[in-house]
Amino acid sequence: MLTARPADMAAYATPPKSLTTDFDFPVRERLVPKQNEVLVPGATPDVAHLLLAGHTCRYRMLQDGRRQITAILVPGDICDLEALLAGRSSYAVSTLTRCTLGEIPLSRFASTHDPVLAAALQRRLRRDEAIAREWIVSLGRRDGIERTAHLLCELRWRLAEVGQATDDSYELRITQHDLADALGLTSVHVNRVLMNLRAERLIHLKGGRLTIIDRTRLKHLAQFDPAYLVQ
Amino acid sequence: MLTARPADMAAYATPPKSLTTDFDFPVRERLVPKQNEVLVPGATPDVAHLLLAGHTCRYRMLQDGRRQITAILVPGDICDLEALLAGRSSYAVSTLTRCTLGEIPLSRFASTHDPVLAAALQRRLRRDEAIAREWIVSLGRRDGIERTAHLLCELRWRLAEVGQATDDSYELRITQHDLADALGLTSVHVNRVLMNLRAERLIHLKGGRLTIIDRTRLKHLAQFDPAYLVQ
DNA sequence: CGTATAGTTGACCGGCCTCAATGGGTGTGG
DNA sequence: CCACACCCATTGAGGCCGGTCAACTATACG
Repeated sequence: MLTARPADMAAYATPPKSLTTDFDFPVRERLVPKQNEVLVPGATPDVAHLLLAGHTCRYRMLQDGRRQITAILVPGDICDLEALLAGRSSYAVSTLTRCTLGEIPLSRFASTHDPVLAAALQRRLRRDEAIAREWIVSLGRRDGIERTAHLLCELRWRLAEVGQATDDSYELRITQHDLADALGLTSVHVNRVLMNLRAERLIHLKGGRLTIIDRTRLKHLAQFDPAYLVQ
Repeated sequence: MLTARPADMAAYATPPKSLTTDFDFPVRERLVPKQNEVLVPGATPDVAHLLLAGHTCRYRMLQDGRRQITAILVPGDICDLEALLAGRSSYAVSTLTRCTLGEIPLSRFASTHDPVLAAALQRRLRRDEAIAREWIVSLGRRDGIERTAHLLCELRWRLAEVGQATDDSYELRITQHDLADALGLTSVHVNRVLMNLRAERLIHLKGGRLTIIDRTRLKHLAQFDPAYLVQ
């Protein structure tokens, strides 16, 4: 788990000075602009990417241009966990905002049989899968409003764990177009949903910062239960 | 990986005599009727369930009765992998058809630090997640027909791996209602989609057996690429 | 052979998509 | 520091996919 770090608006502008993870390797920091490819599927990369600041996503493209984001990653997450464990990846990874990435050579994982490290990686894998299952529930059985509310609750919870959400407010610079590709909607409808959540005085979103006004009602609307996030 | 076993219609009526897995523990076989609970979320079970015959599913219920199936399991799969690895489960497991389950005491996993076993379990975990991600893509960006076609392709591929699909035909006794809960549709619409696929002469489905008439066109329709299933 | 469950079909409705235009905010260059 | 340009957010009108409700038929099982 990440050491809590005070959330500050400058986090996106300047790389964090120190970010301790459950496996603290020396990492080479790299600043990446928004909407930039980090990993292409099928490639065999030689470094894994630890997200230090900003938001990235895993996604898959269909032939006719349709895109589905399968995971949104927050600081502390390993972007290309599958590539790290299996040597290659079935999904692509891209930045959603300006990001600071920490590059970890894959050679550090290949040879070691450290049981503590293995357990930490397995825990991350299980957590990623638990989040994916909840996304399946959202996409299959929650309507646009509930689904969006659920994602906002999930992000608040995950960002709070790494000290990037104070109270019920966090930085969210993801475009509505990208949110749409995560929620299985169109950007037009995401906009209507967000306007709706604003009108209901459930959230406040402006200038790249989201504030949950009424957490109780938002959680109830989304039927959000953070149990799946707790390992 | 499972040793290939000739697919036979009797598999659902009589437990298979031998089914070798990548970890072959002696298991206690149990015959379970269809639509039966195997695992309830939050519980701390003392046995893991290896599916030997039939189909089970992982699912989650919403408060108002909506249900979303997050995984369909075929022979050779471990139904409650999360419970096995984490001690408790965030999802429920239920049978979709009559099933033969092999019960493995959790104590066999808790103490051992067998690296071969750990690698096998991690491979299963990665595969489950890869399938979940593809479901996210289907639910988010494929319409009803494409989504159904994709699931039928996925099941054919997975069943062929364990010798339960000869050519392009396999036993499928899952009800349209349950298929709907997996596909994020209603049973009425699943029926229309299946009628459509039949009318297009892509599949044949009768008496609990599905036959893919035109595999090339079905794969193309679903944009099915089995790469994600290959570990 | 009767009963229950599952599949099939029709009519109508609504959430979300498509197309299109306008407004607003942010970054950049002069 | 301002002006421009581009990207993003917002809003309206109309259409379609899939949902809802309801009835009927077929199949499985005792």
